[in-house]
Amino acid sequence: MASPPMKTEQSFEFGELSPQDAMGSASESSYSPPGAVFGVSPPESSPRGRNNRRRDRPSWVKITYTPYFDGHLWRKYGQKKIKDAEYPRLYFRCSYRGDRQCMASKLLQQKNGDDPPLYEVTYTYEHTCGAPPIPFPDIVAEPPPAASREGLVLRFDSPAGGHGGAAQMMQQHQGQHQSTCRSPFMMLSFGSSCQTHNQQPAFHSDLAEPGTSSSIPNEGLPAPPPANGDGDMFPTWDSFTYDFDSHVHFGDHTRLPYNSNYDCDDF
DNA sequence: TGTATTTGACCTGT
DNA sequence: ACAGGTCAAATACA
Repeated sequence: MASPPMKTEQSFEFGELSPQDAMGSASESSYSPPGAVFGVSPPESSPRGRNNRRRDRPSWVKITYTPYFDGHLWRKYGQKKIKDAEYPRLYFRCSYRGDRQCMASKLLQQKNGDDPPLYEVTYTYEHTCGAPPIPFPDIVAEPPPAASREGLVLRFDSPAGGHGGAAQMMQQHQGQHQSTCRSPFMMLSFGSSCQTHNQQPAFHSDLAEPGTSSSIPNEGLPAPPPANGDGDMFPTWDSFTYDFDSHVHFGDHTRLPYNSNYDCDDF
């Protein structure tokens, strides 16, 4: 296909992005870590100016088995084979980019061929579209309490969390410490024995009282994502890597690594 | 017919 | 110069 002369302006028109926008509004995002934009100043020059160099864009990395379900609507706009990468890289941008000037984008890089495959998702820019996140619980595999015989605990956390959401918490604790006290509204425990084929998972539903996590009713848990050929069925482990100097690793969404000090002062 | 995805070309940054 | 990121026409799909 003969491409017409390329447009003269690629669309990084975030010159008016305020620090607040860049930091993300806690009410607008359920997953985006505000801390991801530490040290990023609002661009002041033209979209093509040096302040908009790719390396200066706020970005953070998430390792996940479910890269397609993060609560926002994305439109794929590109795919590219990356040198020395076994799998192509997929490029997405916020579906509201056009009508709401939301600059959020993400790129997907499959890391391995496991079942399910593990993905590295690099998010760039906070959502400024204001679109309410699609309710979807954080499903996190946790090591069991030391005293427990359970082999694995899956936490189905409410995105709203009853604390005002993950982003808000991140903002509250940014630069200090993270609260890890979001209460899961459902947990699955799996035994550690090998007799899994006969074993029913134990349901521990501590569904929140009305008005807290009620956006996701008990039986209203989102159906498992369709088997889309990517083996993208269940998330089992997440982590964020913040692109801030020496890549600080946080736990999934708002959670600290397991060996972190827990702090419940949000209650 | 409208919208989303695919894909090759072009642009940008290193 | 090269690799990665983005655009937009072509194509697929609902």
